[in-house]
Amino acid sequence: MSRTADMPAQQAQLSHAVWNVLAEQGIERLTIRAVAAAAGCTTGLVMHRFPNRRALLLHARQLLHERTRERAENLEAEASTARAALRAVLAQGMALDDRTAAESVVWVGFLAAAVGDDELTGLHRTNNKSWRERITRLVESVEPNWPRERVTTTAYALIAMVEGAAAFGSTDPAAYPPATQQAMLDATLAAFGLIRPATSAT
Amino acid sequence: MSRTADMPAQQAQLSHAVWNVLAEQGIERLTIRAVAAAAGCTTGLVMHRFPNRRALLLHARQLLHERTRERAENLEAEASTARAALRAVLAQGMALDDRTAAESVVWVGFLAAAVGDDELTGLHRTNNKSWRERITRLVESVEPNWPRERVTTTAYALIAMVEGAAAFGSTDPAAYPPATQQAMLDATLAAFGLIRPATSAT
DNA sequence: CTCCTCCCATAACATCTGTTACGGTAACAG
DNA sequence: CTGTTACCGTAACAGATGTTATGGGAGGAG
Repeated sequence: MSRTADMPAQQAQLSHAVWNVLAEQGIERLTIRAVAAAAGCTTGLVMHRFPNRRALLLHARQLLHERTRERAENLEAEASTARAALRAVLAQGMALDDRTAAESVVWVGFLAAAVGDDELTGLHRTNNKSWRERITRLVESVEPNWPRERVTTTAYALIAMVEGAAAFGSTDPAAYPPATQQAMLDATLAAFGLIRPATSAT
Repeated sequence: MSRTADMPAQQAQLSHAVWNVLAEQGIERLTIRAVAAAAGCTTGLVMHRFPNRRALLLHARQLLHERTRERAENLEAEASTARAALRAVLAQGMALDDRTAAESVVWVGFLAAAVGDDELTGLHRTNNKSWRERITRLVESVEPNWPRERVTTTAYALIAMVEGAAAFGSTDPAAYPPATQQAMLDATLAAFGLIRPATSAT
């Protein structure tokens, strides 16, 4: 065997290129050639690492989920209280800086690409389910005495609010600057009684 | 002049075909030929009514906004109280039936298509602004004594929650059935003090 | 009835897209 | 140093896509 060729690493790099194209040019320009150009290679390498375009997209989608999950777990582990963990994990889902804004654009792109694609749709549902379970668990740890239904409904509402804020924030950063998004999150958490009225900072 | 050819009507019909393709096949299959097939005509008519593909998309996007605005205004006019108006207008933004679910898919599709397209992005921002103003006005009419910032932050949070719920509901109806979405809306409105705790019905 | 206008289907065209096939070349074995 | 292996760049190919050009035919004007 020759020494080059770190297949997983190259797959990750190509997936990263997929994100870049998706974030900067949109799903309509998401072509094999555009990905290769973004990765600084040729279509030959792309097709050598993935059997076809869909496999490339599926891998990139999966990797996006892994990254998000990893980051959420780190934030959760570092948080000092359950409330802080809930807020931090939700906040990382919004478009508060260039990276998370790009991730939101990519996420919306994959959501749009999932229409009519059973595999991508399935991936979305699986990932969303684990996301729901995480937030539900965090809400429950903040309010252990709430009835189950109140916990889940609150968690679902928080998830929807965050996702909507991320989509708006990434598409119209002037109307939804980071401070506004954080105010939305804090106001919602406060309304549900999950933090004390006035809060700020990241 | 010959008698056939109702240009605006045909444009509307073609825009409707754009929605259908976008909802059923996704943005990646949104081609002139697919639109023509969905409209039951040939590409000749499509290119005869619109100078190019982008103009077709822009018109379909605009028309979607008009429809939504019209429906919101009707609901608002028919509502007996400000609270009812707020809830009804927000509820029609969620994926509660086949039509609104399809609209949500279409909306996400346009959002994804707006990446890297200044004109579509501008349209989104304009439409979203008028949507923000509508919800802000409704919140203010429910709670006229709230300070301005509280009104806007609450309105923004509601908007984001509804949009997120619609996206989730249309992509994973099993996990977010209509009853769940309505529970999310009612719980959020109740949390913000905009309706009395327990409510149901459309 | 005859022409004439203009609506739109048909088909052609250049370009782009996913995918496949081929071949050069770099790295290791001996 | 030479042969071998497999990585991957190059290029070809079929099909799809946006767009343009051509022509048939249906309705009004005279």
